[in-house]
Amino acid sequence: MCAAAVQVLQALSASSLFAGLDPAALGRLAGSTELRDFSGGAVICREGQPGTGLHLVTRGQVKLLLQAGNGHEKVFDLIGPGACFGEPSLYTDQPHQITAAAIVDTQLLHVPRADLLSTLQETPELALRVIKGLASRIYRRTHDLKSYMLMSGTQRVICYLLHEVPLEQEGPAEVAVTLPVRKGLIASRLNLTQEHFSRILHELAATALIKVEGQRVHIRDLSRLRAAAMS
Amino acid sequence: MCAAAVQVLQALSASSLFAGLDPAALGRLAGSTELRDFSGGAVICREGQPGTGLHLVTRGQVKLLLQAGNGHEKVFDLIGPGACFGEPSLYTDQPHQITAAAIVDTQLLHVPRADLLSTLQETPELALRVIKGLASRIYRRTHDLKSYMLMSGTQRVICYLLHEVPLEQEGPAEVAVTLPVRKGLIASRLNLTQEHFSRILHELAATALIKVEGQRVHIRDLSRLRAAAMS
DNA sequence: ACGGGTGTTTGATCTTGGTCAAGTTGCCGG
DNA sequence: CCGGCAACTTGACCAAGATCAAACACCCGT
Repeated sequence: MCAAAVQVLQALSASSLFAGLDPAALGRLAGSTELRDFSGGAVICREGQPGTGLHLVTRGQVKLLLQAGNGHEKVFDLIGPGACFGEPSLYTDQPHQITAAAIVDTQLLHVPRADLLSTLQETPELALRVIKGLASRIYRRTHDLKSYMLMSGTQRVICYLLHEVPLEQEGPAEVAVTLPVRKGLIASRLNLTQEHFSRILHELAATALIKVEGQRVHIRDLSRLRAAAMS
Repeated sequence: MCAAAVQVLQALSASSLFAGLDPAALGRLAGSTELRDFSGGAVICREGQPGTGLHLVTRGQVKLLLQAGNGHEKVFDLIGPGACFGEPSLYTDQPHQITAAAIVDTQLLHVPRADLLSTLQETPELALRVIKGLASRIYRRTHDLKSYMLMSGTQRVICYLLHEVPLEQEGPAEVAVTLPVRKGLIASRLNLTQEHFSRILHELAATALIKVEGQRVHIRDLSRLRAAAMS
């Protein structure tokens, strides 16, 4: 077995979707799965194209974009290692709704559609995991919808910062979070302009809730910030 | 077999999710499924509660609501006979994200969670259908997200009207659509206030694209309306 | 026909957030 | 050390849509 195949098998086993699956099924999938590399800025798939398979990020950062008739586009989601994207088009016969592009140099796994679907039918365990995965995707989208429908820009920013806090030390004291990508992309993800995002950050800093140092945001008081999300 | 049981079996078979499924599995599900009636305005399930089972609308109209900290709430989706809701909470361990309420007198089927999950594992065909159903739910949500993120109010209204046009006669001539629920609910569904929705309708009528007669909206020229959605 | 409640329209005004334009900052390659 | 470019910030202005208030229309039961 060549190095690449070993790498693929390892990568699959490391993902929450495939980890611990029946080795035979996993082996079959690994056989047709390929590693793909994209350099920063490269388009991975485009809105309107049919879905060729499952994409799973192993390294790097990917942005999912929605595009309007006029050139406008918005970052609809930002995803990092361990997450996958573009599955909906695998399970319905509709084309991709979104365009995906690498933000930085990125490596991903591509599991071809046909192999995935056939393994799915033979492996109830995998089917269940796919169902769970899709259901939590709906949770995520619904949460986004909720924040666009009834939260203000400031609330969305606070909510975003709170989600970025690492699970560990949520203690009383100061916490620091590092923004995973440049601010313009986060702004777009939150359905804000870069300018407005910048103003909100400064407004929060003005009330001493946070302190901004480039890509690093220090949260002065977690519980006070949580409270601020409510108003 | 009593009348109610026959009714349940018929209703399940009529739904796209369960139609034509293995009769043994279907019979087992039918055994634990119950019909539930709600009068207009009654709450069916509430945000934060655990999901007890699958809800499938057989008659009536249901609104799904998202609620903000302050009393504000928005109609997040409107669903009619044949559609189901609240599944995501069945497949993850998270509670409902949404509150559901009957708009008019409504009848629905309730398939208990445990029975559904066990049938799912024994019936690959059902698992596949659930996957397809969830995937198209994601399509729907993504479409909503897209319209909130990069379409104007007017565009959303036009888009909504076009979706309501019955599939038949999309011919060149005039088409009429009947709004399924009162305007305030549709406005909220489109993330607009009732007032703004009303104004948009009049603005469209002013340019002779549509004519409004109470719950009935006449589209003067389908292709011209489609074109108007682009600007 | 009448009264009342709900749903819809209209008008005046205000707020949030977007747009445009001009700086800053900061980083990288020569 | 110095361009030069990209990201970010700041300010002045604008516009879409929200809010508040009042009038209007419609349906339904007595």
